[in-house]
Amino acid sequence: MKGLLQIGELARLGGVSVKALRFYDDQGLLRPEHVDPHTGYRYYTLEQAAQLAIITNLRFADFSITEIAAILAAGDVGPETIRTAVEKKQRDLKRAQDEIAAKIKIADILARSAAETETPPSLKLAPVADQRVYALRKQVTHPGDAIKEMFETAEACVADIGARAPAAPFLIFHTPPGAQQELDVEVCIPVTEEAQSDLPVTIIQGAAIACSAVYGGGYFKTDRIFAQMSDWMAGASLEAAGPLREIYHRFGADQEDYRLPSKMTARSARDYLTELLIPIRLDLTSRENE
Amino acid sequence: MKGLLQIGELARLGGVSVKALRFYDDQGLLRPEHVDPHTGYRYYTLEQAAQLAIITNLRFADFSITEIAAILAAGDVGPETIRTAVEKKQRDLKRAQDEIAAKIKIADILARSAAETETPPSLKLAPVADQRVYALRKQVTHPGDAIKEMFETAEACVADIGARAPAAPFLIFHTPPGAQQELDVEVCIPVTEEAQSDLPVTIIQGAAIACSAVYGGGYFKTDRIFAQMSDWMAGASLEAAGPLREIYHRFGADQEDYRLPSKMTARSARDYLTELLIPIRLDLTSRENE
DNA sequence: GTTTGACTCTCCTCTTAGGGGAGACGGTAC
DNA sequence: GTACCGTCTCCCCTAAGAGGAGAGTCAAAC
Repeated sequence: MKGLLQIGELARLGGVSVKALRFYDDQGLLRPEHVDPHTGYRYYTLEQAAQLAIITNLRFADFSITEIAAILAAGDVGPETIRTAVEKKQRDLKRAQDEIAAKIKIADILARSAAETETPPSLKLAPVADQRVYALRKQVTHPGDAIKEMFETAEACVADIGARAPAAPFLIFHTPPGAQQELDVEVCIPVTEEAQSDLPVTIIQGAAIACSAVYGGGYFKTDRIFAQMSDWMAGASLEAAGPLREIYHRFGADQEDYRLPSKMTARSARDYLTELLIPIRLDLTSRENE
Repeated sequence: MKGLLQIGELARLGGVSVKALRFYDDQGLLRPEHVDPHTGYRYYTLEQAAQLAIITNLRFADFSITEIAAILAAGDVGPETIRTAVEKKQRDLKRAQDEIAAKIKIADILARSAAETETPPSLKLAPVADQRVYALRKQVTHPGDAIKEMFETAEACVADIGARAPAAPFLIFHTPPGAQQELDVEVCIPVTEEAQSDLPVTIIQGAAIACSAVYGGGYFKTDRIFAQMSDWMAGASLEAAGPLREIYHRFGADQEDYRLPSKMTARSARDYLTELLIPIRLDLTSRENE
């Protein structure tokens, strides 16, 4: 046992903890050259200190233990292997960085919103996924009836081929509501993946971030809620990045015949459950305006 | 139970999983308004959907569950509370971003190094902490003897007041080694925190990142190892950000009398354990030169 | 020879924010 | 009656060790 290192010595040398070395032994990542069969003491060689350096380098660049084990287990660690692995990891890291940047922007919005309004708004900030729907778009003058009719038509059409996906139907206002002339609206019924051959399927683009509010009761509230949301967005100096959406989580019992999960239909307007959603533009909202 | 929401409905509405809602209940973060004593079913109100929005907003900005609980438990959630918390979180996030940037740079170095050299070098890349030492600096012409004498003097001086910290002593080369004229060297003996009143204490600045190599055997190898490290750094287009350090993890038995842990002394030069360390400048090593 | 102090061993629990699944009920629709 | 979906509780799992308990080992000091 001339030049062998005890675990604590190797730990100091390599700048890792003793616990970590025992863990690496456990995981097969760095087995000590010699283990005293009587005492269980681990003894390492200098080459293993070099091996440990490789491990800590990769750990430092955020490789997981299993990834490192996979790289090292490949026997001869060619530079190609390492380089491709490292480059992939670098891309992952950059993505993580972007995600943090998004979080910072969210925090920015929250801070500004808190500074602005007295009561914290019950608005939800969240990304919105793309959605596969059957869409029907039209200019309407008498919203209430026309839209109801469009929904009935569309639901019937989707129900006919049994392609209804279990998500809430929604309405896109291509014209901002409140304008008293005719409205450009689009009725969207979520459909399953298999539907695309039998039906014209539209993909509604999601958003990196959107704000939304859920409210109960009749649809007459829409305008008021929308006004509140607009105020709030202006206060937080946010811009819409797309048209308003109205999502019908629980709606009129008059559409009960279309095989919808019972959770989606309500007995009376009091039980309606509606969500208003506005995509938000993120790029401009950094911190240069502070 | 008119407008109450079942757990799955609230989950869809809030864009979270049922598991998460049960977990929030468990943690006291969002208790359902009503729990059926017979079935255990949870029922939520619309105000709780709003509360959930606050929670998901904070979660999205990377607040932990306990942090959110602390904020919400404060009773009236004033905008001040939220704003300061969010701003602190934002600083944390920026720090996390910087850390990832450092990792990306490390990965960059690893990739370039792998591309350059055939065998991956057993060099360790790691940050170096600041260190509190008793230092002795001098120009020397006969390195071997003079340095040994300096170490003996310094160790004796530190040992006298019992301020020796359990870390390896090291030598800083203010003149690069290999230059044959006189060397400007600084002998550093780590001291404990309490030492500062009795001894002139120097703080040796660490580095955000340094590369180092550990080798065994006599000191005559220093020049060769240093040359290898320099080559490697040139190959990875890295620059030194400070003077070379030679760290004596296990060294001559002739200094045995200074109450050092036995791990630090060796019987013969064969057992010496030395580390060569060069701080690295990071700023220039981005990816614009690819 | 003994004692002390430093070092090491194994084994256990703990960390985050839920995910996955098992087995058992509840509620509604056919 | 039965099929299906939603919900319940309970248990185990994650990554990379950290922290600690209790016991054995090693070298030096008395």
